[in-house]
Amino acid sequence: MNERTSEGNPKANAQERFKKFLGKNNLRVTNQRLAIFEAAYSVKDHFTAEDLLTFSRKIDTSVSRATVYRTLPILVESETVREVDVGKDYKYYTVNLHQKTFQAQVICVSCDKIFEIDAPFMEWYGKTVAEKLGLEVVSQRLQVTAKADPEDPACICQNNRSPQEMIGAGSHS
Amino acid sequence: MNERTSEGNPKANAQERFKKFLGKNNLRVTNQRLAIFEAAYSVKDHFTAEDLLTFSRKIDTSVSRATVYRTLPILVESETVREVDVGKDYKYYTVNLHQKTFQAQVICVSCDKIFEIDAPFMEWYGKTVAEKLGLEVVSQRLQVTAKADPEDPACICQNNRSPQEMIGAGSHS
DNA sequence: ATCAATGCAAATAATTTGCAAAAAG
DNA sequence: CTTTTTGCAAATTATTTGCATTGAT
Repeated sequence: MNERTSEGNPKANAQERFKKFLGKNNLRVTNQRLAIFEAAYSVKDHFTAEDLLTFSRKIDTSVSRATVYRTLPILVESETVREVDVGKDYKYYTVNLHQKTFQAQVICVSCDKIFEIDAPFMEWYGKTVAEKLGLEVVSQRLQVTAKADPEDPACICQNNRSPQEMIGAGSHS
Repeated sequence: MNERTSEGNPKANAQERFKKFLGKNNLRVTNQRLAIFEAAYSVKDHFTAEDLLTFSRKIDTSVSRATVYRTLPILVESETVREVDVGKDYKYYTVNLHQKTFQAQVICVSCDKIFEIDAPFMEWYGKTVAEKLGLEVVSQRLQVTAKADPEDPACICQNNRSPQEMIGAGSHS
């Protein structure tokens, strides 16, 4: 699966999607937009608009807060970044690696991290409910706010394991 | 349906819970707080802080916006009102009739209404996921954003049926 | 050249807060 | 009387916007 083209390279792939989106919508490829894209893809985790501003400026000092805010919707619409609203008064974002499976968020109030987990069943569930109401799903989110048991050293806040690994993805009965 | 005790009377029941909570926390029973409680329970549906201000003022003209905002957390903590954050830049609230079952929200972007539906399975699902991560659930939400098929007159936006009725609650195989 | 995109600073809008006056216990 | 609560107006904070200038095509 390793090709010399962007196939199999999530970031290059996303960048292509981003540029294609810009072209298709008569939006211009500017240094700032590229820097912001680059910055987003340099973050491993979830980030805020303010984070993105900081990281973007390390790549291109001219990037302004306004441009970050104006670029974020473009990143979201081009499906290179996903918006993750956990109910705080600011939004989180994370790169979109184009998984097929529906993602749920587990927000740990103890360590303040957000874990993304595959929840394909949820997608089916939401769709079923919507259909019964005669509606069509636009988007859905399952959000679990949780806290660490301070006595439990095996919790995901302490160990450095991936959520997928701990949950045993794919092994739904 | 008119009982003289609070048994079976959700509103009286909630008011008792509210007052008990105030007492327990050395908070005073003021006219404004009672008016705000009363206003919340006069709304059938979801309401915003601003809505609540408007309704409260019909009961007690002296209620101020600040007091509404200061009272809302008390209503939430006393479990007489539930906070429903659908990702807009303001929050919704709804009276808490103390259902045992976990509630999911279906937000219709076409008619701009929020439907609450029983989703007991979801509660189990979230708990299971959290446990596998070594965490303890604090709260969870399943949110389905949906739109009406404009051709479909049978959708819940058009007919006046209850979500529960349309979904056929309880009939999970 | 043309028109979109930028940075800046000011505007928004929901919610929060400081403070002196009013009310509850 | 003592302490909490109130209304008011000003503060806060994430995000948005107007505008003159810069930059992509």
